[in-house]
Amino acid sequence: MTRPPPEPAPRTAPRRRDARATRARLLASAGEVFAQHGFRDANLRQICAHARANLGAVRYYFGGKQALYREAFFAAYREVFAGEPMPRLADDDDPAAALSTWMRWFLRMLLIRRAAHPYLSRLLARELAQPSEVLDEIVALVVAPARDELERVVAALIDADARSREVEEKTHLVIFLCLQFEMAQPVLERLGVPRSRTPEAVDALAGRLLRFALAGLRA
Amino acid sequence: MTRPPPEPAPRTAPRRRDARATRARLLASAGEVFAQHGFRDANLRQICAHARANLGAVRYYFGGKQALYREAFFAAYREVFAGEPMPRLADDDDPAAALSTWMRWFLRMLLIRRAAHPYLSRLLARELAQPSEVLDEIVALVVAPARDELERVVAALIDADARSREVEEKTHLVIFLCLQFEMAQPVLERLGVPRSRTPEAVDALAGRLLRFALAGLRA
DNA sequence: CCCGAAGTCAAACGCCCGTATGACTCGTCC
DNA sequence: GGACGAGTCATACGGGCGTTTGACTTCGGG
Repeated sequence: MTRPPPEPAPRTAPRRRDARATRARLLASAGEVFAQHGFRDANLRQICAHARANLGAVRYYFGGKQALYREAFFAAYREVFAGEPMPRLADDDDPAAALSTWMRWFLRMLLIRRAAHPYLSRLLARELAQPSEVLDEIVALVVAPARDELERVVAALIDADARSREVEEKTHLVIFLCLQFEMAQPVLERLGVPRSRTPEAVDALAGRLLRFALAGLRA
Repeated sequence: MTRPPPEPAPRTAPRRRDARATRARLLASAGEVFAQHGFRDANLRQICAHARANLGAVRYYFGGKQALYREAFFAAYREVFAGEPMPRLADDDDPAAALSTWMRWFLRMLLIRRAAHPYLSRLLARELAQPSEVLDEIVALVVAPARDELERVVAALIDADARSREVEEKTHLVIFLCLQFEMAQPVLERLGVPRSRTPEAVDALAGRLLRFALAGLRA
């Protein structure tokens, strides 16, 4: 029914009718529009127009609006995280240094790399407000592994069993300590809090958060 | 055009055609349905049916869907916070005790009183994902005053100017440390984190968060 | 050169839903 | 008890949008 993603490598020179390119444009446009307006308010005509594709292309390539949304979400996610995968922490000797590494990486993802994909975060915020099946996959694919990784660091830091309630809770505190800058941005904006955008500012912010988190964890 | 809220006190015995009651039912139903489906996906026919009111009643009482949404949001907000207003903190001598009071109150609002209005939090989450004019009002009306109040406590706690960058940032950290249990609930749920529901559990949680926050603030 | 498949396109179908309308039915007051 | 206004109701209008269809165009291979 729906066309599968075309062959990975184009054998010939770019064709005038390039299915791969059309599909990609559609995906990019969809990510943008869905992020801006939400699933329901986004309309396919706009997405297609912006992608210089015909309305029918959605059905042809993806099968429908819902499927397009899902693909767009994962495509955006992949592009953002593929460039800089989560650092492995267990190898690191010093738990405090490991925590620092993780937090800096996470904040960099949230605050800087989003410039490359300004809509991934908004897609996520929308999923939080109205979870669809996509959120299940995202949590299982991204959040849970990150949590598990960080959990080991926290356990080492406070010298407790990685499976204990305390470690679990404190791990989540650290994650959301960072994540708030993403999730609560509309509120922070209205409170007049400027967003750190430059690598230097983000690094400084990470440093302050790290101090806060370290003290809290050890308390 | 739209009927104003009826007289505060009903002079006579409840009438068979009771405008006040109809309006209230509509408001309650709207809050529920908007929270469950979001502004766009909620439909007036469903809201009206659930409120045992006619479709035309929406226009009659509120003027339209958007206006109904706004009214429903504020009605829910008022009901949740009216019962237990934010504690005044400046009066308290010990900053640590003041922080404790504030955090306990805040968490109680988020985790317990929401049982009375299970949909206020979801309405808020939706506003975060897709801010409308309503979010401006909510921030100005609720979040900003709470922030200002807490800011004084934090300033006293770390012995700094209440208007300094440091105080501002740390205040936000504390707020969102609590707020995450509200905002990130869909994620926490999928991670298998149970929600504290009983007053005792919430109090215990508040205690742990307080330890974390105090240590972090003083770091 | 032709044929079939892959891709594109315009047009239309059909549904959902917010809004609008006008008639009907109560309660109340003169 | 008649009339007026508040409240209720069924019905219809109109637009937006996802989906579907079928014909047209381009390309590669026999």
